[in-house]
Amino acid sequence: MAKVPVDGRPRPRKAPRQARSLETVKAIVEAAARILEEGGHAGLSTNAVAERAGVSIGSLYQYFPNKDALIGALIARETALLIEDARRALDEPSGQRGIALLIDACIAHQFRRPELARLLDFEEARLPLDAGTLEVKERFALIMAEVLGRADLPPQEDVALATRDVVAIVKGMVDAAGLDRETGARGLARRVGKAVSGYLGYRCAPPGPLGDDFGLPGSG
Amino acid sequence: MAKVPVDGRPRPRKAPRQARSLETVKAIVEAAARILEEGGHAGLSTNAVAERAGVSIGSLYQYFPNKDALIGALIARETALLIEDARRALDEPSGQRGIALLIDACIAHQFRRPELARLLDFEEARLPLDAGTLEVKERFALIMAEVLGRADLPPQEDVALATRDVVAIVKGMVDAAGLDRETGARGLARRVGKAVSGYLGYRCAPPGPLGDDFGLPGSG
Amino acid sequence: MAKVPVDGRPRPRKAPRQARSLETVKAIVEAAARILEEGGHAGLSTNAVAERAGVSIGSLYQYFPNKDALIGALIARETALLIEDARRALDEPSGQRGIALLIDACIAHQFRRPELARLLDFEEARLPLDAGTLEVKERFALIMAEVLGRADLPPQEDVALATRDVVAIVKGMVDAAGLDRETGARGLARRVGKAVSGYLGYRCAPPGPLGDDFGLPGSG
Amino acid sequence: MAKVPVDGRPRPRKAPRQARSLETVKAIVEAAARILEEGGHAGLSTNAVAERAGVSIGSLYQYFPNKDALIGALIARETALLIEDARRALDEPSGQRGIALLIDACIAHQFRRPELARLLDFEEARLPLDAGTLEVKERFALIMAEVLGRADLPPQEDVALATRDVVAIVKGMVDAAGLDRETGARGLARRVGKAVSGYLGYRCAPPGPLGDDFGLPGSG
DNA sequence: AATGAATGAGGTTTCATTCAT
DNA sequence: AATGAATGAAACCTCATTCAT
Repeated sequence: MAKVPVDGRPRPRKAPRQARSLETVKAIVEAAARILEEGGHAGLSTNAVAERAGVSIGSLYQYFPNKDALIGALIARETALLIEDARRALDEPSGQRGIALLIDACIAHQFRRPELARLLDFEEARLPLDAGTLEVKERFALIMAEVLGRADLPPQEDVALATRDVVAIVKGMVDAAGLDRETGARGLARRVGKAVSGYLGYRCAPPGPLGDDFGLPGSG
Repeated sequence: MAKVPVDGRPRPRKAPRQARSLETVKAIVEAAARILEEGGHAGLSTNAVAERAGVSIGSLYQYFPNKDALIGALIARETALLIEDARRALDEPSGQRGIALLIDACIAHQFRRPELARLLDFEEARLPLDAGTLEVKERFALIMAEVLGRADLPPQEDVALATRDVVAIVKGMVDAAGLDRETGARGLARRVGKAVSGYLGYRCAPPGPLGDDFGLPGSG
Repeated sequence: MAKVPVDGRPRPRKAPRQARSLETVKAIVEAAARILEEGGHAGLSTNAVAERAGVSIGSLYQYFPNKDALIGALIARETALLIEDARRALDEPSGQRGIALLIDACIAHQFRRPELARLLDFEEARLPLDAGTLEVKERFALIMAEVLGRADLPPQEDVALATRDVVAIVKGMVDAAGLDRETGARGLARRVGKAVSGYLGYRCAPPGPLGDDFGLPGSG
Repeated sequence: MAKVPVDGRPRPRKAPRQARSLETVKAIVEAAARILEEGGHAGLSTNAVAERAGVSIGSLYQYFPNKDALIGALIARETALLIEDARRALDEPSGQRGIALLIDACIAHQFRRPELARLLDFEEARLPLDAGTLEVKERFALIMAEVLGRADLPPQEDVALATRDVVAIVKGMVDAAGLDRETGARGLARRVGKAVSGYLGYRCAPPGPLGDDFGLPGSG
């Protein structure tokens, strides 16, 4: 009966041991996602989440020490998919195509569940920068920095700064597209590519990395 | 707690006719700004605003029908300055220099009161898109669209889309800079310029429109 | 609009300015007393107190930052009466009669509202020793110490220790009497006097200071 | 949360017949003691006790019908030691030395685990006077009454009353000493002796029954 | 016998808003 | 016009207890 350390971090306070627990946790996180998508921040109360998940409020607090921890778990769940996609850029020797893959990953991330992604951006900015989220951001930044160092890309003065800027460009454009309910991933990818390549100082290939809309990871 | 129905226009319920009233309104709005800067969203309660403004909570509700209207007024106040700056781009016949002026205006807007600008972005996205804010956005978009049509810029397929993209690029990068507490307006302007010119399809003049940091409007 | 410092101490968070407020505060504190008397610790919820006081829960929290502050205020109110009575011992030049007066004050304190006094003893011990209560205890100890120094009493090695012991004897016996619903103040005073005088090392006058039951302050 | 009706005898719902069960019960009770000592009343939740005892919450409820029964068992366990010590006073023909032994027993009881003893006093007063605890109190009172009847002590008008008073004196002083973290059993015993002998009407032997600190039962 | 996931009543507290003065 | 005391819905969260496994 090792006591799970509850250190205020938004991590599950109790590691679910049984299959039932795991389902409960998943149901809670998904319920939070749905409520956020349908009702925005205003509707996201812990009671509403529990009810929507079909569990008691007590169960929610058995797995999440507080509301922020729940939101943190949701952010982690969503971002994990982004990271998984982004990782492919590391297998790509070309810097330009690596950038394109990263952009595609971000777009796929945003288009998977646009409203959710948009609202979670807010929560991410509002939440105390917890270890888990920071780590994820760091991992994405590391991937980006690695790609920016490829030989076919113009060398950047300050790689960390360039990383932040490129992430900001992509996120800014993709979020705006999400807000406007834009649905064409391909066109968006091309436009983001123009801005990023302009920033980095190279001419990007006009039609995008693969030339069709199906190359976007997660767009199926 | 009967919620007053917000009819879509959360504007001051009473146009302040007298000088004293005007001062009160200004005091309230500025108090909200200060509280937001110092305590973040969490600290921004109507009672706190009234106290900080040196008026009673009753007086606050005499001028603003509800909290959102107050926040709306603050957003409007801040954005008015941005618009004012942005307008100068219209007097500039060169499209490239017009773009540079718009970028400068956004950066100046963000750097005037960085924390406030950053937090108001949140409120803007959260608030029901009220008439006032929409109008302001529209005005900025109109200016941008006008500038994008200048002869020295590559013609854009969809001007509205380009406008949204450019705004998103600028806002995304500037916000990220604000989050990282970056303070050098000149360097930021140059980097944003690279991304925007890349997006629009032209080579920007390397050192920026004026060549020194003092050309930024509002930076004095 | 000077901001009342809310420092976590169990003090009213807002000094009542109007007559109405004062009544509200008094009603809340008295409601807490009644609930404690009738239902014990278990019944003492803030909602119950507010309802019993005939005010909203919001009003309760306008004057008390939290539940403990409310309990603290009740303790302070009750103890103030004790101190007032105890002060009379200072006007009494004889140490033995001074002790008798102090004992009488304690008994009167306990008998005024026996159940309340008994339960507040618990709360006092449970509460974080706040400044207000400590001060009151200190004042009582000072009075006791002063009286213990009178010339007609045997000199005590350690006055602070003797003070604590005498207070403990009196409180212990009086509380036990309260628990057993003893009602005769006179007999109790005589028995406590025997223990205290034995502790201090003198023979007490058999019939008590005044010889009848009406001499007890607050027993009317 | 259907509350199990407490029929006045919150005793273990199941008498542990096997050695293993007995150990479990002991572990649970000791866990409660430790938690009380370390975290006070606030930390004493049934889940915490079960975890600390290394058993499941379900097992806890197999042996104790509710929380109060568990606390009752802890009180009984602690008080049993006191009674055992106190019994020695019966073997002592001298009333004065008997009283001294009883005082020593109380002090030893308090000093064994001071914080626990102090906190259990609270629980004892809060709990519905259950059969078990009442019985213990009664047994102690019987011993005290028996000793008070010895020939070398002044005859008491009302032995029951004197018993309650003496217990109250001892308990009051010893608790206060515990609160102040006093550690010298010998000095305390002497001071309590003065108060008790004063109350009962005899001069106590100055240095205490045995003249050294090691004579206190249970102080080893 | 034991487990531990689940329950849910009820606790404390906040804060946008109203309205008597 | 202004005040500020009062309101109360609703938020977050705890913990004693149950019961399917």
